[in-house]
Amino acid sequence: MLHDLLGEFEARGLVHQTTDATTLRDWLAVPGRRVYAGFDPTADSLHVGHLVALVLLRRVARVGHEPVALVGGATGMIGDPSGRSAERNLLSPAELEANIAAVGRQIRHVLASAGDRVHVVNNADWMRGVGYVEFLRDVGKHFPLSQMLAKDSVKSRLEGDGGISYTEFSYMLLQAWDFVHLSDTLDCRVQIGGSDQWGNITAGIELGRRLRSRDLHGITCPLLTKADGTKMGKTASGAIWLDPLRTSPYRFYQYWINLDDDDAGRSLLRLTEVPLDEIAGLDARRAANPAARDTQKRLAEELTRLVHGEPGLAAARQATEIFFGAEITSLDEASLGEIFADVPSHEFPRSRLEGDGLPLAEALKATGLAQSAGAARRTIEQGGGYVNNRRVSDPTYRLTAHDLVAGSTLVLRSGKKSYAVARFR
RNA sequence: GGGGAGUUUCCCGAGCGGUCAAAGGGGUCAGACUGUAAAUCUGAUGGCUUCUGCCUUCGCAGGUUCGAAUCCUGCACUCCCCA
Repeated sequence: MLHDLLGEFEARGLVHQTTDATTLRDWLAVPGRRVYAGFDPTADSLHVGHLVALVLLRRVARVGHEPVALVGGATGMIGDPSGRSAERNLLSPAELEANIAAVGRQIRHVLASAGDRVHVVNNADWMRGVGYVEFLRDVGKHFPLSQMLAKDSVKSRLEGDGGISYTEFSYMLLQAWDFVHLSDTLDCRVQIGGSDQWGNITAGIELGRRLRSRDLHGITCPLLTKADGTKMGKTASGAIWLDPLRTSPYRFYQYWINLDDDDAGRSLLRLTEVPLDEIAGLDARRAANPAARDTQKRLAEELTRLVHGEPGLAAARQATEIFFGAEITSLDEASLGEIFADVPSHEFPRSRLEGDGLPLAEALKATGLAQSAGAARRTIEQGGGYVNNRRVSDPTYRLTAHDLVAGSTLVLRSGKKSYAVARFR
């Protein structure tokens, strides 16, 4: 007997809406079924917001099915109006091409450890040859305008100020055709996506019925939001990306460590493959001893390992130890560079350390840790100035060669967690 | 077209001739507390500085005065009322 995929989704709070649950369950009861989710290549990296869908596909693979990840090379040319209040900017074909390659790599990477039979497809491959007139005849004919206008994604845009272009209005036809095409070629009959995808998914189901008299199914999962109502994976300084060049493993790790208890609990349930009984144990531990933050640690560990691998997790942990640990006394240049990779750095001429040395306040200003020399002085006076994690409370302190930790580098810090690296060459 | 109110430091908002870099609140930054959380409390919050002062700021441009964010004139913009 195959593991009950839908049941698992439900247990983990991943189901928002589904088509008829009984037939859906029956279809999923046979191993080797193909289930798809789409990803728009709007950037050259996925972000935390895409994790739900990625992990859903992993779960699909884990129970013996085959996940199909669709990277929307064609749909990306158009722009999905779902969940958008205004028209998207179109990407150039070259940008799109690069994004598709990068996103495809990420998807394969994340799904790799869940199963061997992973399909990554690009709808540009089957849309390229399709002519406009042909498409209107074969696909467009089956879309009643009344139904198209009734979709939330369209309705909200017509009612709002953003308006909607014919191009974006047509988006659902493409996604609907994708679904039918994947059912033709891969016998893929289930599409999963975020709750904002329901309209697009049902458009595909409808088209499958009209065109092929075929039963297609859909599952949507609730949008993952935080307790304060903001989107998961969004910070004041921007999105948390899966690409280590955009968001370092350390910052990725820290994002999860810093989540509120409730958000962490929910994320553990929805975004990881930690068994349910273990999650129950963590929930109990969290209630009893929230300060230990076992949930956050486990969550950060699981997801950092998933996205950045074992080395990424190790680096994140090492950086965490340094950032929140004791004084830095000696560290080789290489690991220092790695740990502080995403920290701003500034280069000074080596000669600044000679003689009286470089005023700490000036260094704080130069590295961007303080807005002005006056502000830097204030910070130091109030106990927020650190050199190599050692507090310096003398506002006239001057840096000299004695302060270097790794040959030509020293680490500056303002407050609890703002760091900068100063190099002297 | 007529009458009135306003434009202040990141934001809101006091100030109505000197003691004003300008009350108070918000935000931000730092500290304490704590769980790298929330709440709370404390301090700081134009720039430079030889730490003593210097420079710039109160819509814009002029003027009165020993001295103006504060008074006068003109200009720009915003809002309200009447037509």
